Amino acid sequence: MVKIKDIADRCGLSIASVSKALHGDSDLNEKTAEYIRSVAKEMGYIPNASARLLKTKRSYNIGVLFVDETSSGLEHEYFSSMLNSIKDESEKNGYDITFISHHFGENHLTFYEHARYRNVDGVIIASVDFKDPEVIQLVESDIPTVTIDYDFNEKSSVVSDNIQGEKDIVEYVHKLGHKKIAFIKGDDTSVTQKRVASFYKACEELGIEVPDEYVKEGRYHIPKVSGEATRELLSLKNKPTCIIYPDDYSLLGGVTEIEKHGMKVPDDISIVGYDGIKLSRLSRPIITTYVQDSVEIGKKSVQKLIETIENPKTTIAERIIVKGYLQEGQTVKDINN
Amino acid sequence: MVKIKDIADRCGLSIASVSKALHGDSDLNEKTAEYIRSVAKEMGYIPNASARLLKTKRSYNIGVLFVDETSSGLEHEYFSSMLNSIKDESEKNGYDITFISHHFGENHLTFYEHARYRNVDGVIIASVDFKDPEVIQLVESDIPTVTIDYDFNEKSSVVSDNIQGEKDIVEYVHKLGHKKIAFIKGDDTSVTQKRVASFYKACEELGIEVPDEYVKEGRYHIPKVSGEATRELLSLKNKPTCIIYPDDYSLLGGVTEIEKHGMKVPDDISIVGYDGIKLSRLSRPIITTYVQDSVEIGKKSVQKLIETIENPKTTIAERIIVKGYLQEGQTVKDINN
DNA sequence: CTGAAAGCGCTAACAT
DNA sequence: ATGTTAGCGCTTTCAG
Repeated sequence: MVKIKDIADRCGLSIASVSKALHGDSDLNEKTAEYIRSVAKEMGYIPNASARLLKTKRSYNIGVLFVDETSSGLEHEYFSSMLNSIKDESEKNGYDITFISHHFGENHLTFYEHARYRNVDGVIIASVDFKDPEVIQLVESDIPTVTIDYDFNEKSSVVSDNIQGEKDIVEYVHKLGHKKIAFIKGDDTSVTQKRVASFYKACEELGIEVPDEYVKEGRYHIPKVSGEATRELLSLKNKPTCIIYPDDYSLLGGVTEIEKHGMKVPDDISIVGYDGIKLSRLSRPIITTYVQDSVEIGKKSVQKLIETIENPKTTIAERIIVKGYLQEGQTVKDINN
Repeated sequence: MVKIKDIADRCGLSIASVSKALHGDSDLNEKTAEYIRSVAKEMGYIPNASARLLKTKRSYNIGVLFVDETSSGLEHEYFSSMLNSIKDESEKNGYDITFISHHFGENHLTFYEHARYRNVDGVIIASVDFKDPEVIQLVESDIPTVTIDYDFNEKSSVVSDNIQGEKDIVEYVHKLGHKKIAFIKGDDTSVTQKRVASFYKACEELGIEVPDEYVKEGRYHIPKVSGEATRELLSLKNKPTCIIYPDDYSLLGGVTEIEKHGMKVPDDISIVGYDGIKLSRLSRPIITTYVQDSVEIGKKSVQKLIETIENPKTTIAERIIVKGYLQEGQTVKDINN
């Protein structure tokens, strides 16, 4: 590998000058600098990020902490799309990304240790158990972090607007005449709590009563669980006319169950999803859902993180809310009069 | 950050001894080694991968080159699932992964340059344009590579069994009585070429004739394009009884079109997908498709790459074929009398 | 304007 | 069994 020394030798200059030329340092004769750069290019010089890091303490590497639990975090479109956006935005700014994990070879490393080991300049945290002591250790460390869909005190976060989202959904189905609205929750996270609270609040404001049996425990991204909850809802004497699912994917489990009962969507029952995965537009009927702007969320989180990394003193922690929008599909029937 | 020197000072020993203790070097008194390790632990020592790399030339970092073209490579389940598997298997072996790209900050880096810049020990290449000079430069460089679904001479590769897959599909639908089988191609890649060839061959062996108008140009993962091809096929005087799609996702575009024509799957027409995405099992009817074992493909590619990295002399390039299996869904009708 | 030199944290000969 | 030392490739102060 050609290194600075090689260029220096070839040019008959010192490595210091070469280094300066390569960085466009001004206190170097522009002619010489130009010459050095041309030689460097000709020799196929590629800087060594690790060597530079050792000196500068900057890796231009962003850690990404995604859930490992189901070991399939990347397969959820909300996250894979976000990850894609994080990757793009990072690269646009000259950063690479490194996944932070803990099952690292033989020795267990905590998330923080892994981040340190790889010298990441900062970490984006999404889709993890935010109560995990390891996550807390990382957030409270000296490494800049941005969390997604969760707030830590005095730390920046980017959150999808779950309050507004759930509210929009309730208002929409209410507008179409629904007053018996069931709600299937996702796993017990702060996102879910926000959605549940927003659901109740929106109903209350519209004068909709919500019997306890209309609100079911469920899981994100597990169609089977939503299917079971759906079955229970359909077996109620006082059936809901509309069911709100935790996400588009698990909504599909509901559909299967609904059809098993010989019912049709939306004629016999209306359903609403969440996320707005691509499939929601492809499936027949088109799924009515709240589209989360995962691309924007990813992008914003990178921008905020880099801002924090590059201006540690002047950047203030911030809570960035990213709006989504309601996608009016064909799974909610207008039952007015 | 606590470093080796700090531990050495605290123990009153030399940094060499500490380094040795940390690596379990045998020529150190087991007692002292033990002591050093306990102190290291107590002080919260975390090794610095970059410093080590500088000396050892090993980063324990694997580069992953995924397509950037549509900038959504990660959103295809076949790839996101593969990536997840690559990540898991890498971590299990003490490696991290780094995405290789070229739009890197201001200055354009070629894939090879990026790989060098980050000192990756090897690269897994998937879902790219394998004719791209930059990809070729990378493959032909001194950096170990493993390609997925494409073979380079004298380089290891892991390929999904497209020949067998397409053959299985044809034989299956033939068994159910189909003799008028249409085929929508994906983008013109070597994978597609294999599938097309296998399709023709299987048909020939079964005595099935394939009119030219039954074979359509298409694209992977673009439902709309498959929809158009479907429309053309449905407008033929001599309609096919079965259509084979390039993938499950684009098959959905076909379904939309079929329904527009007032036809039903599988009663009026049979369809088959490819990939076996999770949704294929959730959608109604369940999609008949060939399931590619993306998890195994990812895993094998990492294993082969690491083997190549760690035993450069003794590892021989190899072409690993990963089998899939036919998922008998409900989208192909038995039309035997 | 250019160069010498120190040192980032670590490893690995080579001494002792 | 333990320590000394020379770098890995790069940046950066400080001299010249």
